[in-house]
Amino acid sequence: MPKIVDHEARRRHIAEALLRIISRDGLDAVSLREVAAEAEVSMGMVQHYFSTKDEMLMFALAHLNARIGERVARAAAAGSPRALVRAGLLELLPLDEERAFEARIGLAYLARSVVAEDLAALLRAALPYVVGFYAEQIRTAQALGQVYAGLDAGKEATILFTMAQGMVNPALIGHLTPEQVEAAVDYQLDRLFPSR
Amino acid sequence: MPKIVDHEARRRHIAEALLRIISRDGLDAVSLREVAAEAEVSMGMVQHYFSTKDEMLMFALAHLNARIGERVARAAAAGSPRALVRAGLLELLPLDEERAFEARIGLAYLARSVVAEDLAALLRAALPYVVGFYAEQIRTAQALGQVYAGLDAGKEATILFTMAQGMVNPALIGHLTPEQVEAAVDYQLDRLFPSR
DNA sequence: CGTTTTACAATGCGAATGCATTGTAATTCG
DNA sequence: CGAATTACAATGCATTCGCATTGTAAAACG
Repeated sequence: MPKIVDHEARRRHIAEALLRIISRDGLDAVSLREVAAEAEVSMGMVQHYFSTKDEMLMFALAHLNARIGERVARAAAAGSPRALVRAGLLELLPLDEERAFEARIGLAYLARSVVAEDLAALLRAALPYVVGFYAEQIRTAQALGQVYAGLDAGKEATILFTMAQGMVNPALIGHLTPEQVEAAVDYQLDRLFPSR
Repeated sequence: MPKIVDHEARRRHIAEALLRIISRDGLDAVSLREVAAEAEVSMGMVQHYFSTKDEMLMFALAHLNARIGERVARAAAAGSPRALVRAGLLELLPLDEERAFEARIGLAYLARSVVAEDLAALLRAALPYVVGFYAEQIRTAQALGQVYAGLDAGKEATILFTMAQGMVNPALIGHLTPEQVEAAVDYQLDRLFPSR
């Protein structure tokens, strides 16, 4: 067998270049040649590690999700249910350059999921877990008396999540400042967790 | 001068074909040839009425906005501030085939606005009016004693709007049913307008 | 040492793209 | 009636695309 190469590392290297292109210029700007140039490798190498463009896009999405997942897990280390929910929501919002980088990519895939059934299936599978996490925290808070027991944890979770998702574009195009985004999140959270 | 032709009618005819393509197959599927085929006209005719593809995309967006605007205006005919806000929100959500058709297109343009500055500028200009409409209704309701005066109308409006926007994709891919979408909207509205 | 296998690099290719160009029929105006 | 203008239709063209093919160097293995 030939040269010693870390296969997965190469794939990640290429995937990161791909993500940079999506974040900077959108999904439309992705071509094998562009990816090769951005990754500073040959086009043949890109083809060597990904048999089709679609596979590459899927791998890059999984790679991104892993990255975000790690960050969320780290942010979710600290504290109360409210802090956990807040941290989880803010990780999805473009409040700094790192999160904006990811939010742009996420929105691109999100839009494509409307016409790409494989992406839609992925989302449908993942969403229950994401929203479920928020719902669970709210139920915990209800058990602790931090949230009024009469509230519908599932609906509250859905509202929080969709609100955050809906703020992504307005924040990215500059209609909402990071401060306004954070203030709106906290405003809704204050209502849910009246103790503060 | 030659043949009598309703210039604007032709442009609308082509734009509607364009919107159908976007809604069915996404923005990527739009090509001059596809549009011509969908509109059942020659490609030369498409070029005759739109000097560039970009101009066509912009015109189609304006056409769509006009359509939605009309529907919103019609829906906003009836009633209380709460009914107005509710109607305005529901018009943006894919609760039936007509609105789903439009929501798919809206999401496609929304995603592109992240990397297309002209679209972003359009959105930045339009958003204050849309969100402002909700805020205004909430302030009216506050004056009427239907909404607690201590609430921040601007933030409430932002939350309602972003929540609705954030539900578009989950609804389109089937994660949220139309019933769940409507229930979540009413749930948040119930909190805002406690009288019911 | 030679064979096999992996890791690329380079090039080729048909299809599709946006746009430009050219041609033509029809209608109005002087 | 002739000239000009408009409304198309048809085709050409350079570019870009994803992917296939081919070639080559290097390393492990018998």
